[in-house]
Amino acid sequence: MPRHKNKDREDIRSETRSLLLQAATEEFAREGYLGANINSISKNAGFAKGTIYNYFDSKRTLMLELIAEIANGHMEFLSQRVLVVDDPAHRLEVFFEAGFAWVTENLAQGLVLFTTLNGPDTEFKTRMFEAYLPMFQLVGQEILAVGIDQGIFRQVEPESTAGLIMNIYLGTGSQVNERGEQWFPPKQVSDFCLQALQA
Amino acid sequence: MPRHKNKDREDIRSETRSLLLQAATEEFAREGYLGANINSISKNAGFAKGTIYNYFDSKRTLMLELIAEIANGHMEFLSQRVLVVDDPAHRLEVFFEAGFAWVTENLAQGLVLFTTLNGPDTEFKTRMFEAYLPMFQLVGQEILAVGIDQGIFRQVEPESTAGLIMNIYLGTGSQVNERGEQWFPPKQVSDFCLQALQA
Amino acid sequence: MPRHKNKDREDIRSETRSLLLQAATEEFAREGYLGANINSISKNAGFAKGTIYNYFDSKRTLMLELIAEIANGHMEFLSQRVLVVDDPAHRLEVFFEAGFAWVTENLAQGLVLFTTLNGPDTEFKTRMFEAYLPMFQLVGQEILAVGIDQGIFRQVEPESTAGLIMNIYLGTGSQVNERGEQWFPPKQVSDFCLQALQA
Amino acid sequence: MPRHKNKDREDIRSETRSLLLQAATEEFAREGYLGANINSISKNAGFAKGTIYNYFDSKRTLMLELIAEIANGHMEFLSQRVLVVDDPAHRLEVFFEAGFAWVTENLAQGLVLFTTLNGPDTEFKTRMFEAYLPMFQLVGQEILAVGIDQGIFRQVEPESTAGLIMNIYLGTGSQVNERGEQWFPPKQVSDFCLQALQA
DNA sequence: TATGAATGAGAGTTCATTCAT
DNA sequence: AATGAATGAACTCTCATTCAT
Repeated sequence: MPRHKNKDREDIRSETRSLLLQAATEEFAREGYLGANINSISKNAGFAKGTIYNYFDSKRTLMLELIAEIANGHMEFLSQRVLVVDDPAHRLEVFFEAGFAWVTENLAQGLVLFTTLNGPDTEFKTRMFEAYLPMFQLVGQEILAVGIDQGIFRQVEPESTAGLIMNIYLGTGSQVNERGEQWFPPKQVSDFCLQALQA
Repeated sequence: MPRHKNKDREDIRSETRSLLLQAATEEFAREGYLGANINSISKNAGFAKGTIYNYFDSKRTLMLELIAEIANGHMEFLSQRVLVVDDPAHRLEVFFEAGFAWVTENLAQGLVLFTTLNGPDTEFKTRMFEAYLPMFQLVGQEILAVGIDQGIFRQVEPESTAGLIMNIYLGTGSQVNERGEQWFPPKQVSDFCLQALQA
Repeated sequence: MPRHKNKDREDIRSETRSLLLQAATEEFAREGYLGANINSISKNAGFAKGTIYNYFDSKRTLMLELIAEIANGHMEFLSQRVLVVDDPAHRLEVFFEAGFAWVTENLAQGLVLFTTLNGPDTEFKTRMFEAYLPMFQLVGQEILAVGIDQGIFRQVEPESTAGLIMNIYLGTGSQVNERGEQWFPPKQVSDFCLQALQA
Repeated sequence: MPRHKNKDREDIRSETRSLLLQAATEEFAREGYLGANINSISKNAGFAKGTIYNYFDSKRTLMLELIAEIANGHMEFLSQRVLVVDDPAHRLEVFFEAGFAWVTENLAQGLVLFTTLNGPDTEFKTRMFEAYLPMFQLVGQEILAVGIDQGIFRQVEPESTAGLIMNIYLGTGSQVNERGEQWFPPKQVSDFCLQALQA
């Protein structure tokens, strides 16, 4: 029978978990899932090697929780920026602009995202894909469907075209060097897409 | 030492090497580089585990040689099909069509390609990228530059646009299930690009 | 500092210690000493994992204290029932009857007893053996010696025969399933022994 | 395609396996299953720690194979000595005599047997019990049933009495010090049983 | 007194690589 | 050239124990 739930205790747990997830992100980004060393993660987060197992059941579940974390943050980042503008063409521009910015600002998370989506582990791939469904819908419904409705875009099939655009985003966005500099300017990519979509 | 005896030796070596590379392709495709088991590769190729070390110095060099093998075959496959047609727009269509066909016909090689290009190992990534430079040039010079010259395509910057199109190819082409069925029809992708490029 | 306050403290300590010992018995019975998890014991007793270290110095001393606890309870149970009858043959019957009953009623304690006596840890084995010396003496002096004196039993050597009978008790008594059902009826075992001992 | 099965290779495997099993027996006897260190086993057998995994899939399967090994050797040892005499009473004497001798000569195997039969691991216990069924049958059919038939033994129920005698054997036989010296002389135990069984 | 976050030694297991045959 | 027994570094994970609160 615990005396009473200590608020501080919860704060500590949440802080530690956060530090561990951050270190995990960097380790997974640098080494990949299989190459990542669980002990290093804990050490790099400033803890002893065993500590990480007080927070995650296994390396695998750590990765799965990280996937959710990344997808949620990414989606929140993008939708907040995309939905505040009205014009669908502009939305697409913002989508790429903000999307590329997210990669630059969250380099390690981006690398985990890209390697996982293309990696051999099907469970991770599936989870990542599922976690990104909201973003597919954002593109398909809040950008393409609206634009088609307004006659700004051609009459393309919104769903598969959303897939195509997501694909282009994930493919081009992943072309970053270790300092976060993109190989493609977002404007070039969004222009390319807008050109392809214009009515 | 009769000459033909040596010839047989070479044939056998070459045949064995080929079998090992094929088994390696499947193992790397299924498990990724780090997850791949060298002993399994040798066993699956029909040899004892030690045998692979008579042909490759290490797991790493095996992978590096495989990268070259894949890129060469891929490039040969595409250029043979692309260059026999004349019209640049048609060439782009054939590029995607043949490109997707190659993935379906060489599924394991394709998976190795995609995971390596997005994987965490920078040496592999660099090697793969270098090995694919000819293909970038094929798109930039034999398709885009020609089309711009003929006034069929807009005045885009051929090099970076080639990068964009390669990116789209590698991104969409990698969306295959385990039976080799693509998620995007090549026509949809090439149409999208042509639309974006049209003068 | 009022006295009754201290009294409460002691009661609470004693109660907690008892709960911990009980949980320990079940854990050790199920998993064996090495397989037992100290944290689980504390948790199953209704406390946090650190609590157990306020009562026992280590896993090892916990086990040692448990051994004494079991032996004392067991001995008390048996001697109370054996010594109230007079006839030595009857005493032997009661010894087995009560002995088997104790196992059924104290299943977890019984399992700890049996696994410890046969386990690899010599310190535990020695302690357990020493703690059971009174029971050897009960059999040797209060049953066998008396019976030989009265001419009811053959002229066997009381000490080693007591060892033999204790051995038979511990061997047959340990044959219980998880619901506490014995494989041998106590009567069969005591009859066997009486037959062997009859003058 | 292996050239041809090398006789030497098989010999080496068999020899190594044997050395590993012997070292395992000693380790399990000294430390118990959970306390046993797989690396130590391999080292004590004269190999590197990884070697044992070329012969056994896991610590658990190593133990399971050892159980079978022990039971078979034990049964062979006993039946060879018991069945060459005719008189059932004599057979029982020989059973205990040879049984105790086996323990002395195979001390480590004996300890594994006794700790396993009384240990907390139900899979091991079950396997061991099953592996010893032939010995139960030896006692029940080749000793008790024959003796009852010939009117030498009382009309006891052969099966459960065989269980009782096996129990007495396993209980008393396990009382050995580290030099293999028994606490009970086999004659005392067999006499006790014969007395109990006499018609 | 009770708590539970943190520790780190140590376990079982994997597998790339070596090398005698 | 091919084999497969042997190696040992390195990994994931467990858990008895400590200690600040």
